[in-house]
Amino acid sequence: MLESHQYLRQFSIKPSVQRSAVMNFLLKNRIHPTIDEIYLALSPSMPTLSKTTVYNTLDLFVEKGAVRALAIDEKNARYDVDISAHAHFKCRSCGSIHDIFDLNANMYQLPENKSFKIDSIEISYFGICEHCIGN
Amino acid sequence: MLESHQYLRQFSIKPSVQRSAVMNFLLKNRIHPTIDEIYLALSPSMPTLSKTTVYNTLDLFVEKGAVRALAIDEKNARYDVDISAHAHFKCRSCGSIHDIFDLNANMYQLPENKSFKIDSIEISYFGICEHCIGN
DNA sequence: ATTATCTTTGTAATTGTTTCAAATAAATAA
DNA sequence: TTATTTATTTGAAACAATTACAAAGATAAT
Repeated sequence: MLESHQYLRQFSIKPSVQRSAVMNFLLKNRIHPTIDEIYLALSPSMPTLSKTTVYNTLDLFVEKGAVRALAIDEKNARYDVDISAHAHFKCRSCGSIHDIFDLNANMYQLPENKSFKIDSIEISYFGICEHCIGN
Repeated sequence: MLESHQYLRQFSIKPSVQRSAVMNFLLKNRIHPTIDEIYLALSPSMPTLSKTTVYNTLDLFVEKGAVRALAIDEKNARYDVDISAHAHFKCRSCGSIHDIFDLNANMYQLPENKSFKIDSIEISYFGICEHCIGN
């Protein structure tokens, strides 16, 4: 929990109890969680926590560059504390999202383009995960 | 409209009036439209058209492989009749989505992976478009 | 012509997200 | 410290996208 405190400061985010709890969850659970997953996980130990706070908190984290919002899931926003350049895999069957590999300089290189000022890239793979193949 | 008819058959989709109209719109308007955009565009000339039908129709098109659903926009599902391997760009400011370039064999190659059975890839770039820079 | 099947429609329910104003907590000034 | 300002959290309500579902309509098969 103290770690999250420190971690937040690195991104100039004032650490409140709620923010530290959310960041702590993200750091310890690398599952690209939805807002709901975060809320449900923290709610038992923080009964007064509001879902709006979780929304606010993640908006702030994204704005400060501490967390990356993923578009890979059409249903819910997904959040990733790992801000390094890497691709994701989403299972069509169970919906789980996994880190799949680091992007090499080739892929990660943002192309020059006269019509668009490009500032980021998201690479997503889709298919069926090991666990779901076994069923 | 006859073209759409033919086009649908290529994907073994039985062409109804509604399906042909939707496909025709997609073929003539390469804007990666949302359900709502399609509905609003067709509604004037097809007053009885229901939004549920547009949802059903696009689900069917995707299932039959005639259309690709894009995850690039967190708010709404986006649909693309161009099923060739190409990347997209989304403007953070106006939300418009554009084809940006064809994927070369390098990028499009689906990697072998022991944990996941990968069947598709989506590459998305984000930034600001020409038009929005000018404002 | 009758029956069965497929497709469309409209309404209602559900889900994810946003808005907003009041309540609480933290920071600053007197 | 106490008072005052500022930031954060909260819960309720509004909103938007999507899904569920049953009835109506169209198409195909007998």
